[in-house]
Amino acid sequence: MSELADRAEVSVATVKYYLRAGLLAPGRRSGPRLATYDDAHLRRLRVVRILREVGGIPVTALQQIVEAVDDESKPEHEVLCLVADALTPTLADVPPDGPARDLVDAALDRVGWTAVRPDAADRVRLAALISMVGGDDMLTVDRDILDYYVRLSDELCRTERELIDKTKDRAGTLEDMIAGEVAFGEILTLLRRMGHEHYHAVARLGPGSH
Amino acid sequence: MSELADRAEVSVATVKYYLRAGLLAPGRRSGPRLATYDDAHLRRLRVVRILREVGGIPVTALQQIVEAVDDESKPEHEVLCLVADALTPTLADVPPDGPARDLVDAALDRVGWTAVRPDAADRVRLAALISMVGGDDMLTVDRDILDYYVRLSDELCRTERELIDKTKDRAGTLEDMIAGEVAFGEILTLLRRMGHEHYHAVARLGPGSH
DNA sequence: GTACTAAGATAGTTCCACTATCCAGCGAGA
DNA sequence: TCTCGCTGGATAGTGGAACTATCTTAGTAC
Repeated sequence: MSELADRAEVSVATVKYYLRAGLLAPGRRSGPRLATYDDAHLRRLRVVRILREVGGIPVTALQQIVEAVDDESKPEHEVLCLVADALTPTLADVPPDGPARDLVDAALDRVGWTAVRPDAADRVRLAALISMVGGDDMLTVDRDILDYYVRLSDELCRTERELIDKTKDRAGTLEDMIAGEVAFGEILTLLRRMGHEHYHAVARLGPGSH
Repeated sequence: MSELADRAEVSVATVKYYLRAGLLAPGRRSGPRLATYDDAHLRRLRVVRILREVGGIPVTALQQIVEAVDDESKPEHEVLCLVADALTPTLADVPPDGPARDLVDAALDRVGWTAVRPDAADRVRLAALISMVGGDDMLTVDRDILDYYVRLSDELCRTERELIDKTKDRAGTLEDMIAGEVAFGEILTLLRRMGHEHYHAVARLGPGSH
């Protein structure tokens, strides 16, 4: 176990905690007081670490996720829907409809994302978020702006689908997709922020010095 | 104060807590036991709420942010750099160099983002993140993939710069930019996740039914 | 045979973001 | 005038989350 912890760069106590929480399957017993852990355990532990430390996903959400991934009887797509919902924190006081919700639904219609569940946590949260920021003289999220982000996301998702390594087993592929969802999402966030830093700097210094 | 709390949809106790934490300036005294709050207070409170509930930004980071925003002597760009660093959580055990860091630096060079500070928290975190996910048979983040995300971010940032409402005062503009950083970042995350849900669904059902 | 370590169980710790209680005082309605 | 409720301010308490420390028992390696 200490070797597993070392290789994933987490403490042994944390591994024990994850075992207890069901995030990690128990090791194969190689004696009454000894267990061995294989590559699948290590990979799982690394994925859990990425989701926790990079994505800040709470342990309770990870429990839902591993439960779905480890349930071999669940179709892959159903697992991914459960995962998407678990990754999305719910925003307090969610009105199920309203103008923001209509705005979201219409935008998804226009881009042709017909397969997104009406009750997907992402969809609900997006509507709640838009109605939250849209007050009075705050930020505006109108049809055109939303369309721009939707189109950009569409292009991004089409490209990302090509990057999935399909040579692995079910759990491996699912874990890659989940870790990729979180990790590449964070990469995009960081790059976007750096882009803002850059363009604000060159605007201040004057376009001439660019 | 209760009117302020109602209009921003937070509890009076929370407003008191934010006042104590320095996230909100005290109201103008209209009597020995009475204070009034204006639109700037309301706007600030709404921004704080968005950063907390949507962005999950910790209160300590918000303290750094409002301190910078309220310091009129600080140049706008310096404020935004401080904000960017405050928005970015530090990843434990950060090696200042290594192959991942070189990968990041080279990618930013290629896109021409020369004005991003070498010690920007985003830059450091991105390198740490890449070295974290890149282990063994995990996700690969190579030059080409990174370039793709950088180019997409570049396009996104160029567009987003057009959307800023410059008719407000300093604090208003800064707050818009900060709230926008967080809110539109989250919008992008949600849309991307929905895009994945959609494309995975149509791939399973077969392209014929699309 | 002795020192070290493993696995497991249980309880404790730390941090965070609020939240509840208390206090003293003013202002408005009966 | 007299309460009643509400104000702002201070202080202490709460609940949840994610570990972390301790203890126990028992193999294992030299």
